[in-house]
Amino acid sequence: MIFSAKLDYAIKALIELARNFESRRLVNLNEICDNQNIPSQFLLQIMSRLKNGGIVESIRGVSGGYILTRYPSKISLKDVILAAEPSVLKNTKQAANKKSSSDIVIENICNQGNEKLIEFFENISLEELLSKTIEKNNITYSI
Amino acid sequence: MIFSAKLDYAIKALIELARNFESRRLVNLNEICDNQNIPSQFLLQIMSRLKNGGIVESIRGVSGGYILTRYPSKISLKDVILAAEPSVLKNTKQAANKKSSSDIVIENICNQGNEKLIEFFENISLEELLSKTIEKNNITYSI
DNA sequence: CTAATACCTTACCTTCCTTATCAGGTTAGA
DNA sequence: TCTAACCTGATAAGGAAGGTAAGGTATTAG
Repeated sequence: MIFSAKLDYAIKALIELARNFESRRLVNLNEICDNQNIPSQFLLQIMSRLKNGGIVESIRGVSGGYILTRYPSKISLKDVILAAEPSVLKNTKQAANKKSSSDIVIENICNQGNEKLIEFFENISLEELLSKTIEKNNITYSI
Repeated sequence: MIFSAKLDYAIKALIELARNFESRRLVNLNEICDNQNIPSQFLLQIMSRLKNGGIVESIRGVSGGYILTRYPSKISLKDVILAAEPSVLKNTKQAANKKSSSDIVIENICNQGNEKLIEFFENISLEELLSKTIEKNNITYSI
């Protein structure tokens, strides 16, 4: 299991927003892209999904930007995945219109696997991710 | 999470072999493909992986075929996945040669997610899958 | 020893998804 | 009214997944 670029970028962008949430500062797209090394036009599309998913709010115009809609502790990785790339956690397969018994068994396994992942991602918050990046930075710079 | 066709076919083929394991009967490719509706040339490649992974044994020549190398109860879904499509359970990403702190945090999350999946798949045996398909068949035919 | 059967291997093709990029549009502050 | 910044839809380019083809090797029947 590897996160797609889309999901990877979404998480990085949200870490940036989480970092600036305490001061309620709007962060604009280019700032995020510069800090996290993300192609801006691509992130734009991703931010649109995060907005539709109710995770970020966007303000247009000069001095506009993005901000989280709620505390980083209230945003789980599950929320992020469902907004940015719902297919990761869904079993959207409906191969034949006539499912065999093995089709059904396999489908059930997939669903159970998804449940495990959802459960796992549900318990990871943006706050936690942010605090871990800060730790990592400290370690890096304190050599 | 959806299993790829490769993995789907691998599991179906192994269910067929599990069904015939008690009688130690060799099952040939076309029989599997007919029963499970799988393109034969494609399954051939998959069987080759399963063979290299030590899950099946192949016998060439007239009246040849495939057979499991051990009891269906001793083959886990994790074994199957590692043989047929190892990438599913591995975090092979090594994007930049210079990883940022968020790269590392995300990588760790992926690894932990993989652990959860491995743990889950490790506890599902071919025997279990076979018994469930039989149950399903019974339900289907007993209407 | 020859023919038939069935597995083996590599290479190739085609289609679709992901990852972008582009262009034109809308909103809002100075 | 000009400019910064978000919005939206269309359009490439690349690679991976699913599937096909062709030639090869091993085993057994006769």
